[in-house]
Amino acid sequence: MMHKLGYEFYNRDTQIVARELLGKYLVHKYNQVEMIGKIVETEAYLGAHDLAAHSSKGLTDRTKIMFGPAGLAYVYLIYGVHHCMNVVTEEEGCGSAVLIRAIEPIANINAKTNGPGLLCRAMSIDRQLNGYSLCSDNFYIAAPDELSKIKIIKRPRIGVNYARHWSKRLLRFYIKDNLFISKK
DNA sequence: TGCACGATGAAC
DNA sequence: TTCATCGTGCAC
Repeated sequence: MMHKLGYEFYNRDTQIVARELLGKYLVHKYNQVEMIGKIVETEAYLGAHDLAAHSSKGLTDRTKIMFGPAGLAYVYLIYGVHHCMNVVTEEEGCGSAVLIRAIEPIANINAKTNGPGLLCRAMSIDRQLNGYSLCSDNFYIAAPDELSKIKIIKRPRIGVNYARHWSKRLLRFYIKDNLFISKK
């Protein structure tokens, strides 16, 4: 058993959401299959002032979901090849979100999940889910009833070297010693 | 309308 | 280290 996270979970400080998402279960029911993965690695994107965030470009067709209300999924195609999934956080208009970077397979997942593109492929997450509510019946994040105590490691975000000093901020979080993280 | 460039992953 | 591959944002 577990309980679904509501709007109020996401409508909080982005770094807190990024840390508290660790250990939570991402659920996607698709073609009668319920896929479940435990979130083990995240990155915080703080808003329009964060040069590493897509929202730093301002409000555009692509970023409008990021500027939307907390609890929406922001899913985009990267390098023309892979999808990345984010959770929109904080008040509407902030442009802040948390990137899900790795999950640990819990149910009905039979592919690699140690990276943002890999976990989207393994859980059948693509741009069709962009702007979709994470308070939906078939797509949501839930807290397991038994939460294990974890130690959280902080590291710089991956692949954002273009963002100057923002690339040095410790905004990547992962569960210490977990076998499914994308990178130490 | 054209073009440079990714919040990646896999192969070489 | 290179490359696949395409949507986005911005220059022209």
